[in-house]
Amino acid sequence: MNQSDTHDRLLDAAEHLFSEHGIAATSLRAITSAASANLASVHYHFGSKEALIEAVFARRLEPLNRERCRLLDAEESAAGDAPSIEGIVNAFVAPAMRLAYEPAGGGENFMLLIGRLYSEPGDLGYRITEQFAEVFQRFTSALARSLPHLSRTDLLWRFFFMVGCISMPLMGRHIIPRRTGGLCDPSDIENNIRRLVAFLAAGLRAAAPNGDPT
Amino acid sequence: MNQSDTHDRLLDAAEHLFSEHGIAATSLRAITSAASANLASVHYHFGSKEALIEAVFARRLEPLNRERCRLLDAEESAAGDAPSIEGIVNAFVAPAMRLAYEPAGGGENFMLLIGRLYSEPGDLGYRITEQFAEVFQRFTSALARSLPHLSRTDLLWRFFFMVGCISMPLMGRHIIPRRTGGLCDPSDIENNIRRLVAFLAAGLRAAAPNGDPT
DNA sequence: GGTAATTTAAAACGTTCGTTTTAAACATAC
DNA sequence: GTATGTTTAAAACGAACGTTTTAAATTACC
Repeated sequence: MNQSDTHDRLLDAAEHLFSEHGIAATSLRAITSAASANLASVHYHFGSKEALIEAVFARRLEPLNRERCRLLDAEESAAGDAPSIEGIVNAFVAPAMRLAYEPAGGGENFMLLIGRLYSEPGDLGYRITEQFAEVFQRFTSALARSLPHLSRTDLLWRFFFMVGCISMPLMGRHIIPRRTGGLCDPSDIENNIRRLVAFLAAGLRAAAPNGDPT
Repeated sequence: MNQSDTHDRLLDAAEHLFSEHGIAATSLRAITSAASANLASVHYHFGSKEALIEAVFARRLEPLNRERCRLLDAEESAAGDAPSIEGIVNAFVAPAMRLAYEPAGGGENFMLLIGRLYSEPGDLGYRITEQFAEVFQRFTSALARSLPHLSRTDLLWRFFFMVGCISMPLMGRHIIPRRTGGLCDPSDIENNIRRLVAFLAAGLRAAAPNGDPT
């Protein structure tokens, strides 16, 4: 009847501990202890550790990708089906950056966690990234329409480069300020979005490399 | 007296299993079993699992960063202290890409592993990435000389963006071909180097974002 | 051949893990 | 107030973990 206080506290604690120590290295005992809950509550609410992990991701991924599509919709309808590269890139980049650092977002640890997905054992990583398929489809299509000089292969690679770029301000939360003496501040969200958009738009617009022509 | 056949086989097996299943999820028993060695041999040769992990990274990181600096040296002396952006980017990107996919390099699994570093518990990640400090210093300096229109903060961010870009063809070994129906082939090294250089050089050269001026 | 370094074998150490079970306590809704 | 869903408590399960020890066997070097 309660809408499960413990349920959410378990998700929060798991998200935090996963991002801090990695998924495989975080025990259920550490999670339930941090959540001030009983060890058995994990199996009561989720059934297993794996189900808890998937729930941690599902809670944030769906709103994030919905916001990305919403911004892309706005960009496309405002520009009459020919949105600017900057608009597309912003629609992709901004929601992730804001989720990671917006104080009220609650996702401070989540985007760190996304990067760790690729490092976890089993098919778990791939299974979860499947929620990404629709966003992948929509944004690569939008970019293809605005970058007709690129072969499909070149365009897809540049999309992946964009994904890689975003991971730095997201995952470098601890390491980047330390390595730059504080010059680079990953929590300076809006400026970093501008930096990403400027960098990525220029890279996307570059002439096709002289590799294999289409 | 033997130059330790087992020693190297342990490193190979650890590198392979770490990149496949993650570091924390790989047990010493799995490593010694894959290396056809005894469980106690890890402690004989390395002393502990952590020491083995550090040895796995040290074996590949030093030659990789040496090669990067060598290429940057060549680029700088050939261009008379004013190397092209493309030359600098290539010196940074190419050795990592070649190490990851050159058949004789032996590092097929290693670059995957680098990305996982950030996901492992404890200070291990940060401790190992300190071997990166000299490369960081040399390449940011070279870029700063060739991109005087950028503030130090903007330049450092773009360097990090570059690091993030490289991670995609390196870490996406399994996921990228699957998501693109084989269109994008991470093992197509030299073409991907050209793709990265074209994309990154354009991004690096972009006008400074209108955030906080220097 | 003798010496030292390497490798194997097997067993055990204490610890932690995910999971399960059983029981009682608590809250909320009808 | 009874039923339903939630949470706690405590204990135990078998399994796997990193590590250590001891002893024997093997290999290479001088």
